[in-house]
Amino acid sequence: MENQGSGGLVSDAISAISRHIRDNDLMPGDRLPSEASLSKELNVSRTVVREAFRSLAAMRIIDLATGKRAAVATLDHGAMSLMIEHGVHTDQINVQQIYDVRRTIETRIVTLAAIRRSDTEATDLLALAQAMGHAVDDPARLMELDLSFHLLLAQASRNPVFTLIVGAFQGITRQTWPIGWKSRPTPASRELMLATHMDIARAVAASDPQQAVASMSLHFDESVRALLTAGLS
Amino acid sequence: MENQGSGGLVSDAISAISRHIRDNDLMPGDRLPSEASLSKELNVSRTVVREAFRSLAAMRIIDLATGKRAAVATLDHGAMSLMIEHGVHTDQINVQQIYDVRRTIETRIVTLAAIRRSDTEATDLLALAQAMGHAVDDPARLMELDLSFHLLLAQASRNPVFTLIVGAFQGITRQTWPIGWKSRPTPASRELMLATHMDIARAVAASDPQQAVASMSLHFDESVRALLTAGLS
DNA sequence: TATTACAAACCTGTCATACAGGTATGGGAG
DNA sequence: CTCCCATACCTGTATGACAGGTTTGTAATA
Repeated sequence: MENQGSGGLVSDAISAISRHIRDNDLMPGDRLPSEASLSKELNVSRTVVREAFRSLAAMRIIDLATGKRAAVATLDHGAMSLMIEHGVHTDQINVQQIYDVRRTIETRIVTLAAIRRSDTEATDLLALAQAMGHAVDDPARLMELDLSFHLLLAQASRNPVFTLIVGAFQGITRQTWPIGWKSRPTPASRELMLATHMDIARAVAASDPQQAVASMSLHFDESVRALLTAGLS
Repeated sequence: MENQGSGGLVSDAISAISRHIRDNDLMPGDRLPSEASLSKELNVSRTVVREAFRSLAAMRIIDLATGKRAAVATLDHGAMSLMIEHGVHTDQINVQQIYDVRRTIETRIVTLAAIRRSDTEATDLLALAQAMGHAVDDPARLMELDLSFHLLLAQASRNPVFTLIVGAFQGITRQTWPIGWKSRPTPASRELMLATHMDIARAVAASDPQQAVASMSLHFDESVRALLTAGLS
Protein backbone atom coordinates (compact mmCIF):
# COMPACT_ATOMS: atom_id res chain seq x y z
CA MET A 1 0.00 0.00 0.00
CA GLU A 2 2.77 2.44 0.84
CA ASN A 3 6.24 3.06 -0.54
CA GLN A 4 8.82 2.43 2.13
CA GLY A 5 12.38 3.52 2.76
CA SER A 6 13.09 1.65 -0.45
CA GLY A 7 16.20 -0.48 -0.34
CA GLY A 8 14.63 -2.68 -2.98
CA LEU A 9 11.19 -4.18 -2.96
CA VAL A 10 12.30 -7.34 -1.22
CA SER A 11 13.96 -5.42 1.59
CA ASP A 12 10.84 -3.39 2.04
CA ALA A 13 8.76 -6.53 2.12
CA ILE A 14 11.02 -8.03 4.77
CA SER A 15 10.59 -4.91 6.88
CA ALA A 16 6.86 -4.92 6.36
CA ILE A 17 6.53 -8.55 7.38
CA SER A 18 8.77 -8.06 10.42
CA ARG A 19 6.68 -5.10 11.43
CA HIS A 20 3.55 -7.12 10.95
CA ILE A 21 4.88 -9.69 13.40
CA ARG A 22 5.78 -7.04 15.96
CA ASP A 23 2.70 -4.89 15.60
CA ASN A 24 0.37 -7.85 15.96
CA ASP A 25 2.40 -9.38 18.77
CA LEU A 26 2.61 -12.66 16.95
CA MET A 27 4.10 -15.47 19.01
CA PRO A 28 5.93 -18.57 17.83
CA GLY A 29 3.53 -20.80 15.94
CA ASP A 30 1.23 -17.98 14.87
CA ARG A 31 0.65 -17.92 11.16
CA LEU A 32 1.26 -15.13 8.69
CA PRO A 33 -0.87 -14.05 5.77
CA SER A 34 -0.57 -16.02 2.57
CA GLU A 35 1.88 -15.01 -0.12
CA ALA A 36 -0.98 -13.98 -2.35
CA SER A 37 -2.64 -11.71 0.17
CA LEU A 38 0.67 -10.11 1.15
CA SER A 39 1.57 -9.51 -2.44
CA LYS A 40 -1.73 -7.76 -2.92
CA GLU A 41 -1.40 -5.76 0.28
CA LEU A 42 2.14 -4.61 -0.48
CA ASN A 43 1.54 -4.10 -4.17
CA VAL A 44 4.33 -6.37 -5.26
CA SER A 45 4.48 -9.63 -7.10
CA ARG A 46 4.37 -12.96 -5.36
CA THR A 47 8.01 -13.38 -6.38
CA VAL A 48 9.00 -10.51 -4.11
CA VAL A 49 7.00 -11.81 -1.20
CA ARG A 50 8.48 -15.26 -1.64
CA GLU A 51 12.02 -13.93 -1.62
CA ALA A 52 11.24 -11.94 1.50
CA PHE A 53 9.84 -15.08 3.13
CA ARG A 54 12.94 -17.02 2.17
CA SER A 55 15.12 -14.36 3.75
CA LEU A 56 13.21 -14.45 7.00
CA ALA A 57 13.22 -18.23 6.94
CA ALA A 58 17.00 -18.21 6.46
CA MET A 59 17.30 -16.25 9.69
CA ARG A 60 14.88 -18.67 11.33
CA ILE A 61 12.47 -15.89 12.06
CA ILE A 62 9.69 -17.74 10.28
CA ASP A 63 9.09 -21.35 9.30
CA LEU A 64 8.03 -22.31 5.81
CA ALA A 65 6.30 -25.53 4.81
CA THR A 66 4.67 -26.49 1.56
CA GLY A 67 0.94 -26.09 1.51
CA LYS A 68 0.87 -24.48 4.95
CA ARG A 69 1.12 -20.80 5.62
CA ALA A 70 4.33 -19.31 6.98
CA ALA A 71 4.51 -19.34 10.77
CA VAL A 72 6.50 -17.43 13.36
CA ALA A 73 9.47 -19.56 14.38
CA THR A 74 10.99 -20.46 17.71
CA LEU A 75 14.59 -19.58 18.49
CA ASP A 76 17.03 -21.74 16.60
CA HIS A 77 20.76 -21.70 16.18
CA GLY A 78 20.88 -23.19 12.70
CA ALA A 79 21.40 -19.92 10.92
CA MET A 80 24.05 -18.72 13.34
CA SER A 81 25.85 -21.99 12.93
CA LEU A 82 26.09 -21.45 9.18
CA MET A 83 27.31 -17.89 9.66
CA ILE A 84 30.08 -18.99 12.01
CA GLU A 85 31.09 -21.76 9.64
CA HIS A 86 31.29 -19.23 6.86
CA GLY A 87 33.47 -17.00 8.97
CA VAL A 88 35.89 -19.81 9.65
CA HIS A 89 36.01 -21.09 6.09
CA THR A 90 36.80 -17.63 4.83
CA ASP A 91 39.57 -17.14 7.36
CA GLN A 92 37.74 -14.36 9.12
CA ILE A 93 37.61 -16.39 12.34
CA ASN A 94 40.00 -19.04 13.57
CA VAL A 95 39.31 -21.95 15.82
CA GLN A 96 41.31 -20.62 18.73
CA GLN A 97 39.15 -17.52 18.78
CA ILE A 98 36.07 -19.66 18.95
CA TYR A 99 37.50 -21.57 21.85
CA ASP A 100 38.21 -18.36 23.70
CA VAL A 101 34.58 -17.36 23.31
CA ARG A 102 33.35 -20.80 24.24
CA ARG A 103 35.49 -20.85 27.36
CA THR A 104 34.19 -17.45 28.39
CA ILE A 105 30.60 -18.40 27.76
CA GLU A 106 30.71 -21.91 29.12
CA THR A 107 32.45 -20.86 32.31
CA ARG A 108 29.46 -18.68 33.03
CA ILE A 109 27.06 -21.35 31.84
CA VAL A 110 28.41 -23.97 34.16
CA THR A 111 28.09 -21.60 37.09
CA LEU A 112 24.48 -20.89 36.30
CA ALA A 113 23.77 -24.53 35.53
CA ALA A 114 25.13 -25.62 38.89
CA ILE A 115 22.70 -23.22 40.51
CA ARG A 116 19.64 -23.56 38.33
CA ARG A 117 19.70 -27.06 36.84
CA SER A 118 16.61 -29.16 37.26
CA ASP A 119 16.93 -32.65 38.67
CA THR A 120 16.14 -34.11 35.29
CA GLU A 121 18.93 -32.12 33.74
CA ALA A 122 21.36 -33.31 36.40
CA THR A 123 20.41 -36.90 35.66
CA ASP A 124 20.61 -36.46 31.91
CA LEU A 125 23.97 -34.75 32.19
CA LEU A 126 25.40 -37.61 34.21
CA ALA A 127 23.90 -40.08 31.76
CA LEU A 128 25.50 -38.29 28.84
CA ALA A 129 28.90 -38.24 30.53
CA GLN A 130 28.57 -41.92 31.22
CA ALA A 131 27.46 -42.69 27.66
CA MET A 132 30.54 -40.89 26.42
CA GLY A 133 32.64 -43.32 28.41
CA HIS A 134 31.01 -46.18 26.56
CA ALA A 135 31.58 -44.62 23.16
CA VAL A 136 35.35 -44.26 23.18
CA ASP A 137 35.58 -46.42 20.12
CA ASP A 138 32.89 -44.66 18.14
CA PRO A 139 34.19 -41.14 17.47
CA ALA A 140 31.14 -40.04 15.50
CA ARG A 141 28.84 -41.02 18.32
CA LEU A 142 31.19 -39.65 20.93
CA MET A 143 31.25 -36.31 19.21
CA GLU A 144 27.47 -36.08 19.11
CA LEU A 145 27.31 -36.95 22.79
CA ASP A 146 29.90 -34.29 23.52
CA LEU A 147 27.90 -31.68 21.60
CA SER A 148 24.70 -32.71 23.36
CA PHE A 149 26.44 -32.48 26.69
CA HIS A 150 27.48 -28.89 26.18
CA LEU A 151 24.11 -27.95 24.74
CA LEU A 152 22.24 -29.49 27.65
CA LEU A 153 24.53 -27.65 30.02
CA ALA A 154 23.61 -24.42 28.26
CA GLN A 155 19.93 -25.21 28.60
CA ALA A 156 20.41 -25.83 32.28
CA SER A 157 21.69 -22.27 32.59
CA ARG A 158 18.11 -21.13 31.94
CA ASN A 159 19.29 -18.44 29.58
CA PRO A 160 18.26 -19.10 25.99
CA VAL A 161 20.89 -16.71 24.68
CA PHE A 162 23.61 -18.94 26.06
CA THR A 163 21.94 -21.91 24.44
CA LEU A 164 21.82 -20.03 21.18
CA ILE A 165 25.50 -19.16 21.25
CA VAL A 166 26.64 -22.62 22.22
CA GLY A 167 24.44 -23.99 19.45
CA ALA A 168 25.93 -21.53 17.01
CA PHE A 169 29.30 -23.19 17.45
CA GLN A 170 28.05 -26.71 16.83
CA GLY A 171 28.37 -26.54 13.07
CA ILE A 172 32.02 -25.62 13.04
CA THR A 173 32.75 -27.87 16.00
CA ARG A 174 31.50 -30.85 14.02
CA GLN A 175 34.23 -30.08 11.54
CA THR A 176 37.06 -29.51 13.97
CA TRP A 177 36.22 -32.00 16.70
CA PRO A 178 37.78 -34.98 14.89
CA ILE A 179 41.03 -33.08 14.58
CA GLY A 180 41.20 -32.58 18.31
CA TRP A 181 40.29 -36.21 18.90
CA LYS A 182 43.06 -37.47 16.66
CA SER A 183 45.56 -35.39 18.58
CA ARG A 184 44.67 -37.37 21.71
CA PRO A 185 46.03 -40.68 20.52
CA THR A 186 46.80 -42.37 23.83
CA PRO A 187 44.13 -44.09 25.91
CA ALA A 188 45.22 -41.99 28.85
CA SER A 189 44.64 -38.69 27.08
CA ARG A 190 41.28 -39.91 25.86
CA GLU A 191 40.26 -41.11 29.28
CA LEU A 192 41.21 -37.72 30.67
CA MET A 193 38.81 -35.99 28.34
CA LEU A 194 35.97 -38.30 29.28
CA ALA A 195 36.76 -38.00 32.96
CA THR A 196 36.64 -34.22 32.70
CA HIS A 197 33.14 -34.35 31.35
CA MET A 198 32.12 -36.62 34.17
CA ASP A 199 33.65 -34.18 36.65
CA ILE A 200 31.65 -31.36 35.20
CA ALA A 201 28.45 -33.35 35.31
CA ARG A 202 29.03 -34.38 38.89
CA ALA A 203 29.82 -30.85 40.02
CA VAL A 204 26.69 -29.51 38.37
CA ALA A 205 24.63 -32.34 39.81
CA ALA A 206 26.11 -31.56 43.23
CA SER A 207 25.21 -27.89 42.78
CA ASP A 208 28.83 -26.94 43.31
CA PRO A 209 29.54 -23.95 41.04
CA GLN A 210 33.16 -23.57 42.09
CA GLN A 211 34.05 -27.15 41.34
CA ALA A 212 32.06 -26.99 38.11
CA VAL A 213 33.99 -23.96 36.93
CA ALA A 214 37.29 -25.58 37.87
CA SER A 215 36.45 -28.71 35.87
CA MET A 216 35.22 -26.74 32.91
CA SER A 217 38.39 -24.70 32.98
CA LEU A 218 40.45 -27.87 32.94
CA HIS A 219 38.37 -29.14 30.07
CA PHE A 220 39.16 -26.09 27.98
CA ASP A 221 42.83 -26.08 28.91
CA GLU A 222 43.01 -29.62 27.69
CA SER A 223 40.96 -29.02 24.54
CA VAL A 224 42.90 -25.98 23.49
CA ARG A 225 46.14 -27.82 24.05
CA ALA A 226 44.90 -30.68 21.92
CA LEU A 227 44.01 -28.30 19.11
CA LEU A 228 47.35 -26.56 19.33
CA THR A 229 49.09 -29.92 19.19
CA ALA A 230 47.16 -30.61 16.01
CA GLY A 231 48.48 -27.35 14.61
CA LEU A 232 45.14 -25.59 14.40
CA SER A 233 45.92 -21.90 14.46
CA MET B 1 23.93 -32.11 -12.19
CA GLU B 2 23.12 -34.51 -9.33
CA ASN B 3 20.14 -34.89 -7.06
CA GLN B 4 21.13 -34.05 -3.52
CA GLY B 5 19.84 -35.03 -0.11
CA SER B 6 16.68 -33.31 -1.22
CA GLY B 7 15.13 -31.08 1.39
CA GLY B 8 13.59 -29.09 -1.42
CA LEU B 9 15.34 -27.71 -4.46
CA VAL B 10 16.13 -24.41 -2.79
CA SER B 11 17.74 -26.12 0.20
CA ASP B 12 19.83 -28.21 -2.14
CA ALA B 13 20.86 -25.14 -4.06
CA ILE B 14 21.90 -23.43 -0.84
CA SER B 15 24.03 -26.42 0.05
CA ALA B 16 25.52 -26.55 -3.42
CA ILE B 17 26.43 -22.88 -3.37
CA SER B 18 27.89 -23.13 0.12
CA ARG B 19 29.93 -26.10 -0.97
CA HIS B 20 31.06 -24.19 -4.02
CA ILE B 21 32.39 -21.46 -1.75
CA ARG B 22 34.20 -23.94 0.47
CA ASP B 23 35.56 -26.19 -2.26
CA ASN B 24 36.96 -23.28 -4.20
CA ASP B 25 38.27 -21.54 -1.11
CA LEU B 26 36.50 -18.36 -2.02
CA MET B 27 37.40 -15.41 0.15
CA PRO B 28 35.35 -12.31 0.96
CA GLY B 29 34.91 -10.27 -2.19
CA ASP B 30 35.26 -13.20 -4.55
CA ARG B 31 32.39 -13.49 -6.95
CA LEU B 32 30.04 -16.39 -7.54
CA PRO B 33 28.67 -17.71 -10.81
CA SER B 34 25.70 -15.91 -12.29
CA GLU B 35 22.18 -17.02 -11.56
CA ALA B 36 21.79 -18.26 -15.09
CA SER B 37 24.89 -20.43 -15.08
CA LEU B 38 24.09 -21.85 -11.66
CA SER B 39 20.56 -22.64 -12.70
CA LYS B 40 21.93 -24.53 -15.68
CA GLU B 41 24.55 -26.30 -13.64
CA LEU B 42 22.13 -27.40 -10.93
CA ASN B 43 19.30 -28.16 -13.31
CA VAL B 44 16.86 -25.88 -11.58
CA SER B 45 15.07 -22.72 -12.58
CA ARG B 46 16.49 -19.29 -11.98
CA THR B 47 13.69 -18.85 -9.44
CA VAL B 48 15.25 -21.52 -7.26
CA VAL B 49 18.74 -20.11 -7.56
CA ARG B 50 17.48 -16.65 -6.70
CA GLU B 51 15.71 -17.88 -3.57
CA ALA B 52 18.86 -19.69 -2.54
CA PHE B 53 20.87 -16.50 -3.07
CA ARG B 54 18.39 -14.54 -1.01
CA SER B 55 18.69 -17.02 1.81
CA LEU B 56 22.47 -16.82 1.84
CA ALA B 57 22.28 -13.06 1.62
CA ALA B 58 19.93 -12.97 4.61
CA MET B 59 22.58 -14.76 6.64
CA ARG B 60 25.16 -12.32 5.29
CA ILE B 61 27.12 -15.13 3.72
CA ILE B 62 26.97 -13.45 0.35
CA ASP B 63 26.31 -9.92 -0.87
CA LEU B 64 23.83 -9.19 -3.63
CA ALA B 65 23.76 -6.09 -5.80
CA THR B 66 21.80 -5.38 -8.94
CA GLY B 67 23.73 -5.88 -12.13
CA LYS B 68 26.74 -7.28 -10.30
CA ARG B 69 27.31 -10.90 -9.55
CA ALA B 70 26.88 -12.23 -6.02
CA ALA B 71 30.02 -11.99 -3.92
CA VAL B 72 31.25 -13.69 -0.79
CA ALA B 73 30.54 -11.41 2.16
CA THR B 74 32.57 -10.30 5.13
CA LEU B 75 31.42 -11.07 8.65
CA ASP B 76 28.50 -8.93 9.68
CA HIS B 77 26.22 -8.90 12.67
CA GLY B 78 23.14 -7.58 10.91
CA ALA B 79 21.44 -10.92 10.60
CA MET B 80 22.18 -11.91 14.18
CA SER B 81 20.81 -8.61 15.35
CA LEU B 82 17.50 -9.33 13.67
CA MET B 83 17.38 -12.82 15.13
CA ILE B 84 17.94 -11.54 18.65
CA GLU B 85 15.32 -8.85 18.18
CA HIS B 86 12.90 -11.49 17.04
CA GLY B 87 13.65 -13.57 20.11
CA VAL B 88 12.91 -10.65 22.40
CA HIS B 89 9.77 -9.55 20.61
CA THR B 90 8.36 -13.04 20.79
CA ASP B 91 9.13 -13.34 24.49
CA GLN B 92 11.66 -16.09 23.98
CA ILE B 93 14.42 -13.92 25.42
CA ASN B 94 14.17 -11.15 27.97
CA VAL B 95 16.38 -8.16 28.39
CA GLN B 96 17.89 -9.31 31.65
CA GLN B 97 19.14 -12.45 29.98
CA ILE B 98 20.81 -10.38 27.32
CA TYR B 99 22.50 -8.31 29.95
CA ASP B 100 23.81 -11.41 31.65
CA VAL B 101 25.37 -12.53 28.38
CA ARG B 102 26.72 -9.08 27.66
CA ARG B 103 28.28 -8.83 31.07
CA THR B 104 29.94 -12.21 30.65
CA ILE B 105 31.22 -11.38 27.21
CA GLU B 106 32.23 -7.82 27.85
CA THR B 107 34.10 -8.67 31.00
CA ARG B 108 36.31 -10.90 28.92
CA ILE B 109 36.45 -8.34 26.12
CA VAL B 110 37.67 -5.58 28.36
CA THR B 111 40.43 -7.81 29.68
CA LEU B 112 41.62 -8.66 26.20
CA ALA B 113 41.22 -5.09 25.03
CA ALA B 114 43.38 -3.81 27.86
CA ILE B 115 46.08 -6.19 26.72
CA ARG B 116 45.74 -6.02 22.97
CA ARG B 117 44.33 -2.61 22.10
CA SER B 118 46.25 -0.56 19.55
CA ASP B 119 47.19 3.00 20.39
CA THR B 120 44.66 4.28 17.91
CA GLU B 121 41.94 2.29 19.62
CA ALA B 122 42.97 3.66 23.00
CA THR B 123 42.74 7.18 21.65
CA ASP B 124 39.41 6.58 19.93
CA LEU B 125 37.98 4.97 23.03
CA LEU B 126 38.90 7.96 25.17
CA ALA B 127 37.52 10.28 22.52
CA LEU B 128 34.22 8.39 22.48
CA ALA B 129 33.93 8.50 26.25
CA GLN B 130 34.59 12.21 26.17
CA ALA B 131 32.10 12.78 23.36
CA MET B 132 29.50 11.00 25.47
CA GLY B 133 30.06 13.56 28.17
CA HIS B 134 29.24 16.29 25.72
CA ALA B 135 26.06 14.62 24.53
CA VAL B 136 24.15 14.36 27.79
CA ASP B 137 21.35 16.39 26.34
CA ASP B 138 21.07 14.46 23.10
CA PRO B 139 19.93 10.95 24.03
CA ALA B 140 19.84 9.69 20.45
CA ARG B 141 23.40 10.72 19.86
CA LEU B 142 24.48 9.54 23.26
CA MET B 143 23.05 6.11 22.59
CA GLU B 144 24.92 5.79 19.31
CA LEU B 145 28.13 6.83 21.01
CA ASP B 146 27.50 4.26 23.72
CA LEU B 147 26.95 1.53 21.14
CA SER B 148 30.08 2.55 19.23
CA PHE B 149 32.04 2.52 22.45
CA HIS B 150 31.18 -1.07 23.24
CA LEU B 151 31.70 -2.16 19.65
CA LEU B 152 35.11 -0.54 19.47
CA LEU B 153 36.01 -2.21 22.72
CA ALA B 154 35.07 -5.52 21.19
CA GLN B 155 37.22 -4.82 18.16
CA ALA B 156 40.13 -4.02 20.42
CA SER B 157 39.82 -7.53 21.85
CA ARG B 158 41.11 -8.78 18.51
CA ASN B 159 38.58 -11.56 18.44
CA PRO B 160 35.99 -11.09 15.68
CA VAL B 161 33.58 -13.47 17.37
CA PHE B 162 33.30 -11.11 20.32
CA THR B 163 32.70 -8.27 17.91
CA LEU B 164 30.02 -10.30 16.22
CA ILE B 165 28.21 -11.07 19.46
CA VAL B 166 28.37 -7.52 20.77
CA GLY B 167 27.09 -6.35 17.40
CA ALA B 168 24.29 -8.88 17.55
CA PHE B 169 22.90 -7.10 20.60
CA GLN B 170 22.91 -3.65 19.05
CA GLY B 171 19.53 -3.99 17.40
CA ILE B 172 17.66 -4.81 20.55
CA THR B 173 19.75 -2.42 22.60
CA ARG B 174 18.62 0.44 20.38
CA GLN B 175 15.11 -0.37 21.48
CA THR B 176 15.74 -0.76 25.18
CA TRP B 177 18.45 1.83 25.76
CA PRO B 178 16.03 4.77 26.03
CA ILE B 179 14.16 2.92 28.75
CA GLY B 180 17.28 2.61 30.82
CA TRP B 181 18.15 6.22 30.19
CA LYS B 182 14.78 7.45 31.38
CA SER B 183 15.20 5.52 34.58
CA ARG B 184 18.29 7.64 35.34
CA PRO B 185 16.45 10.93 35.76
CA THR B 186 18.86 12.79 38.03
CA PRO B 187 21.95 14.54 36.73
CA ALA B 188 23.99 12.60 39.27
CA SER B 189 22.87 9.21 38.01
CA ARG B 190 23.50 10.29 34.46
CA GLU B 191 26.95 11.61 35.26
CA LEU B 192 27.74 8.32 36.94
CA MET B 193 27.01 6.41 33.77
CA LEU B 194 29.22 8.67 31.71
CA ALA B 195 31.99 8.58 34.28
CA THR B 196 31.93 4.78 34.20
CA HIS B 197 32.56 4.76 30.49
CA MET B 198 35.43 7.13 30.95
CA ASP B 199 36.85 4.86 33.66
CA ILE B 200 36.71 1.90 31.32
CA ALA B 201 38.38 3.83 28.53
CA ARG B 202 41.13 5.05 30.84
CA ALA B 203 41.82 1.60 32.23
CA VAL B 204 42.02 0.10 28.76
CA ALA B 205 44.25 2.93 27.59
CA ALA B 206 46.44 2.34 30.64
CA SER B 207 46.60 -1.37 29.81
CA ASP B 208 45.21 -2.20 33.22
CA PRO B 209 42.99 -5.27 32.82
CA GLN B 210 42.05 -5.51 36.48
CA GLN B 211 40.85 -1.95 36.70
CA ALA B 212 39.12 -2.31 33.35
CA VAL B 213 37.19 -5.34 34.55
CA ALA B 214 36.26 -3.58 37.77
CA SER B 215 34.90 -0.57 35.90
CA MET B 216 33.03 -2.73 33.42
CA SER B 217 31.52 -4.67 36.26
CA LEU B 218 30.35 -1.45 37.87
CA HIS B 219 28.91 -0.37 34.57
CA PHE B 220 26.80 -3.49 34.32
CA ASP B 221 25.72 -3.36 37.94
CA GLU B 222 24.48 0.12 37.31
CA SER B 223 22.84 -0.68 33.96
CA VAL B 224 21.02 -3.73 35.22
CA ARG B 225 19.79 -1.77 38.22
CA ALA B 226 18.53 0.95 35.92
CA LEU B 227 16.62 -1.58 33.84
CA LEU B 228 15.14 -3.23 36.89
CA THR B 229 14.04 0.16 38.17
CA ALA B 230 12.30 0.66 34.86
CA GLY B 231 10.50 -2.62 35.42
CA LEU B 232 12.08 -4.47 32.52
CA SER B 233 11.79 -8.13 33.36
C1' DT C 1 51.02 4.61 -27.24
C1' DA C 2 47.86 5.76 -23.82
C1' DT C 3 43.29 7.29 -22.95
C1' DT C 4 38.60 8.02 -23.41
C1' DA C 5 33.98 7.05 -24.98
C1' DC C 6 30.64 4.06 -26.15
C1' DA C 7 28.00 0.21 -27.53
C1' DA C 8 27.13 -4.52 -27.02
C1' DA C 9 26.89 -8.36 -23.95
C1' DC C 10 25.85 -9.73 -19.58
C1' DC C 11 23.52 -9.69 -15.25
C1' DT C 12 20.12 -8.82 -11.67
C1' DG C 13 15.27 -7.14 -10.18
C1' DT C 14 10.57 -7.64 -10.87
C1' DC C 15 6.31 -9.22 -12.99
C1' DA C 16 2.66 -12.39 -14.92
C1' DT C 17 1.20 -16.89 -15.71
C1' DA C 18 0.88 -21.79 -15.31
C1' DC C 19 0.64 -26.06 -13.10
C1' DA C 20 1.84 -29.87 -9.73
C1' DG C 21 1.16 -31.31 -5.35
C1' DG C 22 0.41 -30.56 -0.18
C1' DT C 23 -3.13 -28.79 3.43
C1' DA C 24 -7.29 -27.55 5.50
C1' DT C 25 -12.14 -27.22 5.89
C1' DG C 26 -16.98 -27.79 5.43
C1' DG C 27 -20.62 -30.65 4.41
C1' DG C 28 -22.64 -34.96 3.49
C1' DA C 29 -22.93 -39.97 4.57
C1' DG C 30 -23.34 -43.12 8.08
C1' DC D 1 -22.43 -36.79 16.49
C1' DT D 2 -18.56 -38.68 14.03
C1' DC D 3 -15.93 -39.82 10.06
C1' DC D 4 -14.50 -39.15 5.40
C1' DC D 5 -13.75 -36.89 1.23
C1' DA D 6 -14.30 -33.27 -2.37
C1' DT D 7 -12.87 -28.82 -2.93
C1' DA D 8 -10.92 -24.49 -2.25
C1' DC D 9 -6.69 -22.66 -0.73
C1' DC D 10 -1.76 -22.44 -0.51
C1' DT D 11 3.08 -23.26 -1.50
C1' DG D 12 6.97 -25.03 -4.82
C1' DT D 13 8.89 -24.69 -9.22
C1' DA D 14 9.27 -23.41 -14.18
C1' DT D 15 9.14 -20.24 -18.07
C1' DG D 16 9.26 -16.10 -20.55
C1' DA D 17 9.58 -11.21 -20.66
C1' DC D 18 11.42 -6.69 -19.91
C1' DA D 19 13.62 -2.71 -17.37
C1' DG D 20 17.66 -1.04 -15.77
C1' DG D 21 22.49 -1.52 -13.77
C1' DT D 22 27.42 -3.30 -14.80
C1' DT D 23 31.27 -4.91 -17.33
C1' DT D 24 34.12 -5.20 -21.19
C1' DG D 25 36.08 -4.96 -25.56
C1' DT D 26 36.62 -1.96 -29.30
C1' DA D 27 37.22 1.98 -31.77
C1' DA D 28 37.98 6.76 -32.02
C1' DT D 29 40.89 10.25 -30.04
C1' DA D 30 44.70 12.77 -27.90
